[in-house]
Amino acid sequence: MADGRVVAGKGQRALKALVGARFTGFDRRGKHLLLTLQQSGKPVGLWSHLGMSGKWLLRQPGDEPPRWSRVTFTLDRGQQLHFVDLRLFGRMRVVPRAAFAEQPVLVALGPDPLHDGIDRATLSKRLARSSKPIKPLLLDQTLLAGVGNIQASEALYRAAIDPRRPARDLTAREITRLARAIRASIDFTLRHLGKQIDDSRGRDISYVEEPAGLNPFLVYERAGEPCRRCRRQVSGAPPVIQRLVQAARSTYLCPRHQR
DNA sequence: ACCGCTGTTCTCCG
DNA sequence: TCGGAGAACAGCGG
Repeated sequence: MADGRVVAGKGQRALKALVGARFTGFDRRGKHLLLTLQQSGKPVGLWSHLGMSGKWLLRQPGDEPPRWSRVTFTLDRGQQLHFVDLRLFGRMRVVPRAAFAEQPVLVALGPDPLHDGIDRATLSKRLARSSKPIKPLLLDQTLLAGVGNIQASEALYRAAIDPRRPARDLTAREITRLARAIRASIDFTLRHLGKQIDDSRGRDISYVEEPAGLNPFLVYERAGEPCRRCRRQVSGAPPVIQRLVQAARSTYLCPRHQR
């Protein structure tokens, strides 16, 4: 988290209330960021969601503001903390700190794979109750918090499960594989993007900016490329990654090894 | 220039 | 109830 006091907030009226506040806490549940500031000794909550195109960027004194900056916090050392969001699906709300626990959206979140781990027994019960295809179901934030369109495809690829399978048809063995694959995929993503962000920008990773033109994923946006796993394990021409649409979202899969 | 696509989520129908 | 479509928005690439 940026270490500094807010001396100005621009972009939203409620943020004026944060002038003089100091960032003191940072938490995450799924895709929700829960920031805490201290304002005259009282905690204030700042609830943020990145939507599709949102990101937080820290800029040094004198830097140009990034394109699509929607909210700017000026910190006491002249740094600018920007909430950047091209498509405006992101959200930022000032709420009483204690009210985080009462927000229906937050209360309804399923377990966060990183924060809470994945309870396979609970997951099995939920999956057994649904005839939905497993992939769109994984996007349901009340099932697991934080799994989005990329991780859903990646995890099913790793677990060798066809994204079109009805959730209730998954075996216990497959659910175990899936739970591990979700963790593995998230860990992989953090290692890769985190490392590249770190390497390309130095130590300070209190802002998140992905290097452009970089795709660390196994299947996401790789339609037409050979399946890397089958290429290693199967002789002959490897199958090609396919793209399909489920619930209006792209899914990527290997038609051979995902069953 | 048009069309389809994009890392999300909410609401409205049938 | 559930699932799918459409909406919110703005850009990019073929």
